[in-house]
Amino acid sequence: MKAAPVQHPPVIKLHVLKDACAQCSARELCLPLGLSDDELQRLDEIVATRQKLKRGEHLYRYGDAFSAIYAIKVGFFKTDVITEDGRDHVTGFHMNGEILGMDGISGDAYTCNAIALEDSEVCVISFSDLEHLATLIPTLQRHFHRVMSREIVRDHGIMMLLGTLRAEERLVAFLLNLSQRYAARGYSPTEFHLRATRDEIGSYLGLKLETVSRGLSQLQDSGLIVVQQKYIQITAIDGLKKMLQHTQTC
Amino acid sequence: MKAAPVQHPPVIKLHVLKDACAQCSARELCLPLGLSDDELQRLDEIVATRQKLKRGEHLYRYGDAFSAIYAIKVGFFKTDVITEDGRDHVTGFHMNGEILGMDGISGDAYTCNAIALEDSEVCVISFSDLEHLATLIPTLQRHFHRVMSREIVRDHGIMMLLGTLRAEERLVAFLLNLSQRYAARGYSPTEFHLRATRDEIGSYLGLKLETVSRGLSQLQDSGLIVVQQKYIQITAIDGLKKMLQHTQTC
DNA sequence: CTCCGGGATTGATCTGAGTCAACGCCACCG
DNA sequence: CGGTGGCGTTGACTCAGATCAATCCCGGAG
Repeated sequence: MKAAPVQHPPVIKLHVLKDACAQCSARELCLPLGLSDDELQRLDEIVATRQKLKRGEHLYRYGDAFSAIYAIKVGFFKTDVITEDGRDHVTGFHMNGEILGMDGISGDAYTCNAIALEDSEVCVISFSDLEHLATLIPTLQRHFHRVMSREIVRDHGIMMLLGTLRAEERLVAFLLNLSQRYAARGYSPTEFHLRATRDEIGSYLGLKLETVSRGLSQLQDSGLIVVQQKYIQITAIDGLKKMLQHTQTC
Repeated sequence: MKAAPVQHPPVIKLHVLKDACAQCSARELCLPLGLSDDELQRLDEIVATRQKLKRGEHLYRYGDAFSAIYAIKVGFFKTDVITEDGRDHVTGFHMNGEILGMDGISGDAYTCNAIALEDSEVCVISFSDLEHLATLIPTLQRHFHRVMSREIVRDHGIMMLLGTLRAEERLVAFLLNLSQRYAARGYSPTEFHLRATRDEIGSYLGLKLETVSRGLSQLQDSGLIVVQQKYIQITAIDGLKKMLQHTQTC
């Protein structure tokens, strides 16, 4: 046999195999949760492709035809909605193991934009395939419903935050939420980099960027956190939690 | 044959039969949407019971074990969440044809309270039965997913409202939303009774009750609506819509 | 290395909505 | 029929957060 010139060595193929759900670090947070090895493999088969995005790129846009949901493998995303009169509002920040795109199911088109805030990679899950597989694997069906329900509960929490908390409390709730999600992923709950700008955080929390900046500075002055631009260190997590509990004995 | 004394004439039984989904006025807005007659009947079978609630009664409470979702047959509900420190926040108002309780799926317990704001009746749908039936009727599965997704989209809309609109704009958005939902049910889109108090509306919109009251008065002074306590008449629906569009040419 | 630009911080001032308070309306009950 | 209590309206005042503006910081390009 003549040695045929091969430009892309099999290393790449190996890499593709490693992408499988079974090897994914986000497995325990993502759709595969609770599936048997066998079921896991069947789920893996419908994950048509994995997609890499550079920081700043759109995963999908408002109005795009809906056909898939996305599981974040690595990276960090924001979702936002834009009103007719141009104002936009960040509806969420999303990290690995979380599912994006469920807003598109109801109207066969996405209703918000999903934008990578750092270089990211997602698993593209054909929604009709997923629905079909869900009829065959009750565990998967159940878990998918839980994931959607969790999104509803999350949104209620944000509505509560936007409707009843004051500026600094919103910031505290935001930081604690990030902290907890980082912890669930095995990262430090007390030390992390914000991927979002002050403006994006403000939009998410219903505040102006200056208010976000001031709030962080105040928390720092109170000795609860250390802020250096996007770097955050929580030095008194209990202090933060207290701020959300008896926010005024009355 | 002797005439046996019958205390409850068959009229009552007939009434029970009339409760079936096929006869329900909310059919086109509710879970049955898109089902064939045959499928509809199978759905009907899993609707274990229908439940009547007096004004003010809880359909479920935060923390109650989750086992069913509820379709509103007639009536009007609010859902609210309560924080550890006692503050509560109304997360939604719900009318016939809408589904309550999906927040309970993720953690096997409801995460909010659902309270009837007028005498109401709901269909109790066992969730495990529904999931089972959904594996057999793809149309039903699909539709249920749409319903959950719609809830997510709705919540995003409220987050946008709470995060970016000013007080009067929030009120306008609220009124237009009600108007549209009444229209979809064949009621007048321009004339209706608010079932909620100013306080409940305020909680929903992230405003104080005084601000709600003032806002409604102002809209009345501008000639856009007529307010008499809970009675609302929209006299210039286009005017209201304009207020949400170019909210300031800048 | 310096320059450049986007983001972040901080200060001064303004304002929309919250707070406090008085009063009105209406339904329900004795 | 009048009292009572819950809900709604309206006014006066306050304040949290928005707005406007100056400056700073840092990373990337040349």
